[in-house]
Amino acid sequence: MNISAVAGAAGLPVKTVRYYSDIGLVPAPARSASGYRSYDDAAVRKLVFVRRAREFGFSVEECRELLGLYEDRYRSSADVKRIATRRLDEIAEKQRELQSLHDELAHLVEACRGDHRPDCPIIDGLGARHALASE
Amino acid sequence: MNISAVAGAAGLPVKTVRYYSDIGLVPAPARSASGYRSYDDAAVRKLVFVRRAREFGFSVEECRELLGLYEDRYRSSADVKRIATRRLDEIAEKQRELQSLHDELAHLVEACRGDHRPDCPIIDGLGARHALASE
DNA sequence: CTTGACCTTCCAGTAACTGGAAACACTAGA
DNA sequence: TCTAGTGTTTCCAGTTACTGGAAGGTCAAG
Repeated sequence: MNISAVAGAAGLPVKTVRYYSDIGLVPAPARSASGYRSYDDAAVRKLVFVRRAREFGFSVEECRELLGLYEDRYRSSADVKRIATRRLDEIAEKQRELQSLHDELAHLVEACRGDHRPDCPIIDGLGARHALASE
Repeated sequence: MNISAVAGAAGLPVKTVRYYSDIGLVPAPARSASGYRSYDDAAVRKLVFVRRAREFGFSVEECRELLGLYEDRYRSSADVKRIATRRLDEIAEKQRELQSLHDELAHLVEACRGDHRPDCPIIDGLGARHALASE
């Protein structure tokens, strides 16, 4: 399979597939006589795996780690669970942050009349918390 | 005020203050005879404003826009509200994404025994969804 | 043989900083 | 006054995970 075929099969842009090979996230593919990259089905499976893991927010380095576990027939499921749980905690933390952000900003937006006049609680609220009170 | 004083007052790293001046997000400060940057209170207020806006997730370019509105005594509050509401929508969207991510990953983690055996629904779930079966 | 799609490498740019090197400036103490 | 130590300057490079584009080689169809 040429690179565009494998990219299509894996649901990734051609550039990204090339990039993943370049950084050694997936093994360097064989080359045709004229230098074209030649991928096999195993490469497609790994690329799909990586795409999915990336969609889940795992970093490329975590993907590398997961891919190692994916390849290892003898790894324990505990190893995988540890990484996934860590990621789950990060997601939960991010959710909490977003929530307080949302609440605070929504509060400011609601307080703003949104008319032609210059008074604006949003601007005031962004600046005032620490040093702006006196302008 | 030298750069470290203003950075301390604004709650930003020195490097970041220099960076914000370099990209023209805040005006280029006056220089001492020996070339040291010399900031005033107005600069501190603007830097605090930017820091807060960044904490709210506004991009640097949005900060530039907000700072323009912040500086403009005659802008309407509607202008500000428009930007803030857009950001609020983005936050809400990000929250929805994170939620489905969380649910899906939590489901996989719960299904995993996390023991010494190699069977792992997380690994299987990451690889299987799209292309391994029939896509 | 030519056209057009596909492939190659390499360089640069994105966002928003951050780290580090080399050199100059300032301040306090001996 | 010299010196040590810290602060500041500029500039370059690296970060993350790609993405866009240029210049040029390859392949299949007509």
